[in-house]
Amino acid sequence: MELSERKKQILQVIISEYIKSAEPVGSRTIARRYNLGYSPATIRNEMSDLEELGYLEQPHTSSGRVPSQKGYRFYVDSLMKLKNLSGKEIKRIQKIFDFKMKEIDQLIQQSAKVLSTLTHYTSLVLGPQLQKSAFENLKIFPLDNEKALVVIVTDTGFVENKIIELPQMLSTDELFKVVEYLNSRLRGLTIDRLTSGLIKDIKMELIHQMDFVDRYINLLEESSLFQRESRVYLGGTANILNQPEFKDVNKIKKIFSILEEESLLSNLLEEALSDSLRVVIGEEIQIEEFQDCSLITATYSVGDKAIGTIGVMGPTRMDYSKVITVVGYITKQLSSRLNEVYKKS
Amino acid sequence: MELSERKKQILQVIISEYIKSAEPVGSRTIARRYNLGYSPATIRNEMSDLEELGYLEQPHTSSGRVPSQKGYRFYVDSLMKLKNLSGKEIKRIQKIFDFKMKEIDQLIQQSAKVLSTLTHYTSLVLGPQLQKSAFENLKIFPLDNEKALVVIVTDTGFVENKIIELPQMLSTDELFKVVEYLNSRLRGLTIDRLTSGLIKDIKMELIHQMDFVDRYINLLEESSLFQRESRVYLGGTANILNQPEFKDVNKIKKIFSILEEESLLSNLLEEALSDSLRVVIGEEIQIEEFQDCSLITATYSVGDKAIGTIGVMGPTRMDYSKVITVVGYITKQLSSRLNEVYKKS
DNA sequence: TGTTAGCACTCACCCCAGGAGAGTGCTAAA
DNA sequence: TTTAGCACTCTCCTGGGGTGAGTGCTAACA
Repeated sequence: MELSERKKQILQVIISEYIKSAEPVGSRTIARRYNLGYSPATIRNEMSDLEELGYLEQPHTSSGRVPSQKGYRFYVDSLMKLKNLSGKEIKRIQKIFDFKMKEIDQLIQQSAKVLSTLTHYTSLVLGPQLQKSAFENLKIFPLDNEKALVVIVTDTGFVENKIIELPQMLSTDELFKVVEYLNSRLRGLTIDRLTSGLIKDIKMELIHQMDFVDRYINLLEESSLFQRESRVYLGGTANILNQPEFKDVNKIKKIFSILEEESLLSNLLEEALSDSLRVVIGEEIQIEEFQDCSLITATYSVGDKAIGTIGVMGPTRMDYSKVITVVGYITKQLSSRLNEVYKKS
Repeated sequence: MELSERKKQILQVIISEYIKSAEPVGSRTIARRYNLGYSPATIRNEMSDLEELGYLEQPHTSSGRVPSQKGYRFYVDSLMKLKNLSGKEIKRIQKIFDFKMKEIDQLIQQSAKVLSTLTHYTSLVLGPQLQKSAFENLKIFPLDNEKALVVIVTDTGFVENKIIELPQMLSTDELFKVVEYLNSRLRGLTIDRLTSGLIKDIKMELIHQMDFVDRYINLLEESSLFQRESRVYLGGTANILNQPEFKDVNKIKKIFSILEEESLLSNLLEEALSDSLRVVIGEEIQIEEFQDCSLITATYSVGDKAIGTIGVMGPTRMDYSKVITVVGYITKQLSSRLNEVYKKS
């Protein structure tokens, strides 16, 4: 059933008001504060209908109404108007990208920080995922007799490197043969397909084909070069404490204990890689402790591959339109910057 | 003035009790719970003396006593008995060091985690500081026409690396000449003496001595290889919320906002590098927001150089003896492990 | 028929008073 | 010097009354 224009209008006003005040909103407040031209009584009737339809909830009889999850969903999907960024905000974001020689990790960490200060919520940023990139080139540089530097270049232009222990008995010549072989064998594979099974296979092939290679070739397996767990950067975790819905220490405790579980967060953000913008409201997040929270995520990419996620977590009562604009703008900037630096094909 | 044995005994009991209960402790409680052989009235008199001497405080007349900062200090320096670790705890710590091929960053991150779960407080760990290490060797490996990998080896055996943009006009031969020169010039210097001034000097020398070098040699300056800000790893930040003294959201907010300032924390931990064990109580920490907190730190080292700090932050009412034992044990383990891997001189 | 005014009712919140409990300081006796 | 007794203090808890915001319902109005 389609909502009448007036119901939509009232619902929108209620949700905006609640987002601002965090207090249940009553009919009188709306009639007074917004000049809609209806009396409190009329609004009361409409609110009653909206509650029946599941868009609003009443904490207890004789208190104002609060948006339900369904209400927020409808608001986000149909009612909300996106805000524009102020010049100040735009400048603030641009500043991240001002310096030329920044490392990508720093870029991302700063994005997280700015994101949280602009929105006043907590930001979560997933660093670039190499998993979906394709292997392009592997090099080994011996440092001394015991150590060597392994460098991997992906088709998205990322360079990953790691120090490994070198088996003593390999000569430089032999080492380069191994590298050459590995290159020919791996090129073009996406990194998440480099399972330990595949690496074991390759190891066997190596041992058969080159008689100087023995069981010590654990080079790639042991060095967890490919499995570098993707870091999650947090910003503004303290902002949670400003939200009136989290003035209860127990609620805070729950949320913080989840925020400490990096693997859980990175899963959450990895899932979000599939949509360029995603808004997950309340119980739609599958984590029990986050029932009172919403998560807005957007992806940044190199070429047309989404390789990382930027997100903002706040109470379900969060300022969706503001956050969506900010998150969208930052990801766009970040993507275009990454495309400048990497992927010059 | 030296305290009488009985005063010491009573002070110790009061502090232990307060550490456990977080409630002001009264004379009756002590007489009942500990069989010291004195009546409440006697204890009351002694408590009154101890208050006069500044070791105890009274939140208000007619409530029990609470240790003052001076009281804690005396307790830590003279009264406290160190606890032994249980077998379970030792196992838990050993487990960090079980796997052979772990990266040092992972080792340290895990230490932070275990530290916080064993103590139930918040742990702060400062990653290895290259600043005090001496420069030993620099290498540059060209990756392609635009990028090269710079690798620096320190005398403590650490290897740091970074990707830089290469000035186009340099041939491989010329590049190696530059590297050779840099090596001869830098060897033996500790890294914190590589100021931007010195680097500028070297750049000038290079330009004069090798005519193919021009102003594009910003290699080392731009790549902030040496200034990599030292990461601070946190563990168990949510543990703060379990402490009854921090049930007030405003206090929590203050503490968390400080914990977000990585640079401030790393300063704090860098200072602590000078003592192998340090206990900073309450206002002795120079940060206003941490007045109700204490910080216990210990350093880990390679050779005899302290290169990093491990710390635990909790309320001033924290279980000092427990924390000191745990922190001490972990740093010892970490140091010996690092000495195995690095510094094979 | 939709809208509005009026009214009784509900519920959270604040404030206050009074009682219980834990602890103290002081005095006097052992 | 230690201890028992006692009056006193202060926090914390509890319950009651008042206030204010808000609702639902009914009846009147356009």
